[in-house]
Amino acid sequence: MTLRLVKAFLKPIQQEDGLNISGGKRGRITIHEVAAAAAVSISTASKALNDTGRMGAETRERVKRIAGEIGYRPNALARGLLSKRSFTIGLLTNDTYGRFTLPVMAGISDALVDHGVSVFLCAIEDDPALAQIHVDAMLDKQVDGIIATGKRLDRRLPVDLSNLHVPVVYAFTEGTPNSVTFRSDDEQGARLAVEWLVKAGRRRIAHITGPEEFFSVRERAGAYHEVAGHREPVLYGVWAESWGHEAVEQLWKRPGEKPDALFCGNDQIARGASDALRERGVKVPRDVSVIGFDNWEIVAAQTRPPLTTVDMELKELGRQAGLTVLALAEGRSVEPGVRKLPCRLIVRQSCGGNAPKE
Amino acid sequence: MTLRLVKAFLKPIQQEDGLNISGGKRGRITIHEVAAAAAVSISTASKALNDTGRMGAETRERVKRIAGEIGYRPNALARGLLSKRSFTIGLLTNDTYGRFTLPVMAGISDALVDHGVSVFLCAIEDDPALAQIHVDAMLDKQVDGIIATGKRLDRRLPVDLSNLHVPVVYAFTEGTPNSVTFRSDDEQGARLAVEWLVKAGRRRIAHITGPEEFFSVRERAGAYHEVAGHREPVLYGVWAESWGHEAVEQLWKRPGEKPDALFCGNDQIARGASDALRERGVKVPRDVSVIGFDNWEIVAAQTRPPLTTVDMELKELGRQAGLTVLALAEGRSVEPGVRKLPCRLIVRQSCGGNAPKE
DNA sequence: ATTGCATGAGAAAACCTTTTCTCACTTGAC
DNA sequence: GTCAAGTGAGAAAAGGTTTTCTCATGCAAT
Repeated sequence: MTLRLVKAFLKPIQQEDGLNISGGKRGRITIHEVAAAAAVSISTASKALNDTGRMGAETRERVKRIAGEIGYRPNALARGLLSKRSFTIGLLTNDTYGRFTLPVMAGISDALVDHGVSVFLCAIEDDPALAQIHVDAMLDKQVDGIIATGKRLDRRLPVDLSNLHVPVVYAFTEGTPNSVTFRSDDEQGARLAVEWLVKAGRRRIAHITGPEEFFSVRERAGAYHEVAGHREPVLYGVWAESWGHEAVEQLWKRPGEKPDALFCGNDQIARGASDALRERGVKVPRDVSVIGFDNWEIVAAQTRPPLTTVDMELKELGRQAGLTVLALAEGRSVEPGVRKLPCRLIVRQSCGGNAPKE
Repeated sequence: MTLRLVKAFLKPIQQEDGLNISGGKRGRITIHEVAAAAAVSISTASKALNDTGRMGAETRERVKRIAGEIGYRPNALARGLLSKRSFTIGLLTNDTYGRFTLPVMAGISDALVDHGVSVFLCAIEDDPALAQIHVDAMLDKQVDGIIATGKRLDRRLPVDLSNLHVPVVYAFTEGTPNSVTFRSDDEQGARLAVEWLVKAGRRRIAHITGPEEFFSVRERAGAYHEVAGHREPVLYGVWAESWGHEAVEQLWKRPGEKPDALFCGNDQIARGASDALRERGVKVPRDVSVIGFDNWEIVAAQTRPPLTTVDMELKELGRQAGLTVLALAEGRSVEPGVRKLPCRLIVRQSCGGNAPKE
């Protein structure tokens, strides 16, 4: 009794006590206001606005006009409650830097904004508990679907998404057996790079790359071997500039002929390698061509000379993942399986002349 | 008539025609199921789960236990419809790279996940129409508030957020007159850097920075002058490595004594400068100390030697922005105005000995 | 004049929760 | 034995929308 009084007493105080600049939600216009203003029932108003039901053309137009005039916008919560579609999806990622996530996110958003879909971004940093909290929060909010993305093709997110009652699509991360997964075609990308070097007349192409336990490293190395043969060993290391630097030292300290091209596992390695070559007085691209992987602008474009590199088209990947999860949410069926998206070669100056695009 | 028939006929077909792997939403457990399973009314079930109302302790426990067992999770849409709180906020940004947005986002998410709040991320690339679409979509979804963030303190987002009926907080972008804005204290950050150099015994400190029309550039330059005096001119340029490189050329080509320290406007410039120094045979930090700004790991940590730099604590900034928008959404009042958050100096190896933290 | 049937529009249910109100029952005090 | 107060629990309304069902009207055909 006393408690209730206090509570009731407190509320107006709270709202009074400061210049509340929130604006509050009072006065949001509902379909009731539209109906009243147009002198029709809410059913008629709803039908008019949604172009459903039967009614005179004049009535429909009038309702629409009035709704526009008073600035009516339907409440998506109420709508979603009924339709069981929230026009909301969740993007789950463990890529803290955003190196991979941001382009994917941009693609998803780009593809779905026209459909009125908004995206929850949840960054979980390999923390299973945090991931579960985010997933639960998204499910509570009735997301229409979830896209899981990561920074590595051969790793799972630290949370099980396999038995959710909403569709899940995987992008640039390993999915569960019967899921839809989008990934870049690293083999094709590597082939693109090495063939480019071969076509430019390079014969002693070395491959400096990341840790061998990465699936994409092995895939790229495989394609490299197929195209370039086995004349040069693959140098496995870490994903850092310093490794690119060091690898060049190793290669140039070896007796015998030096490589005339370097295909690097990512742009950072390529940048380190380019720096090392410059310090040795080896000219890029005159003496040695360099190709990177990732097209990470901030690295690739700032390298001297700017780096020719393989772009994984992550934005397109995001776009397709977005459309797919939407299709599933709408009940359309989608063939499960892994979809490889082609990479594209971005030609800058580290390989010499802008050789003709075939 | 025919139309309706076709429609009704089509639906089952669509659901049939492929292995629908979406899982669908059928069978989502509601409070009705809980009430039925516990043999109580839904009112009692609701009160039991929310620890409100009056009932026997045994009943309350039983309902809770059963709810847990059958995996009940309340529908946030229904809840939000009633409470007028969606536990959702929107983050609007025009920072495509994510250089600034991602840390801010991480901070927001970090601060709000405990409160059950999820975040819509909307990347608008200085496109007013796109921005409006995203804002409308968020408002339709009844976000509890919006945080606007950008890549520059003295620029507005290309959309007017001043008369929304939800609270708006600005972070790292210019806000409207009576709003709450969070920004880094660039003056203090610059002071931190220059004082550090002075304390290390440097006397000829040059400042290589970005375009003078940036507010933060002027602010940092002001602090630089206050601490270092006017012995050296400020070199304004662009935010690129190449400019750092070129600026060093300019400085070292000048007759007379060379600087013994460089305070750079961002890490990219600092990196370019460091490279130029190394190429000239000038040793960092022995001959010249270098300090950057931003603490962009990918740049700062990969510079040789790793860069001492000023961190704007964007994650903390995001955290505070998140808590603030939440407070406003809850009707608590917040003093409008600009809040400057202190920067922090990240000491790496480009300034010599890890001088004692005072 | 009655039937049949379009037509236009409203009433009501449904979606899932929360909250307020009401009711039946028990208990203790007079 | 009556009354007041307290206790446990359910009924119902509310939130904003969509959809189905129903109803009244008018008109043409019988």
